[in-house]
Amino acid sequence: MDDAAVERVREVVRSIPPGETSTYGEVAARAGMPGRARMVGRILAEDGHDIPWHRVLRADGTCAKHVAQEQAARLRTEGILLVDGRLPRRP
DNA sequence: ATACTGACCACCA
DNA sequence: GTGGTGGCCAGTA
Repeated sequence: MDDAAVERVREVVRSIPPGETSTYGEVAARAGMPGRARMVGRILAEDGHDIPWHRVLRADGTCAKHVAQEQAARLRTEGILLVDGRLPRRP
């Protein structure tokens, strides 16, 4: 895969402000690869770096299964409260 | 090369 | 609300 693309994805994730969230598809689009949401997921999985990966949720507002607990905890730290395992509606 | 899998998504029934 | 289908791309066997 393209390292530059990976860097762009990391940059996009880093640019998500505290207290805000985004989605895999959104990150992919902002990184210049619309429709590559899966790639974003794989990158975050591989990363484990100093990027706020916990601010990235699924399109339906739920957390990825493997990290749901950790993610919910981190989000709670930033003032984001998940209701029944999902992010409340945001118009 | 094929086949399966996965931090995904949109669409339709 | 749920569940199936097709598309997506990269890694692994």
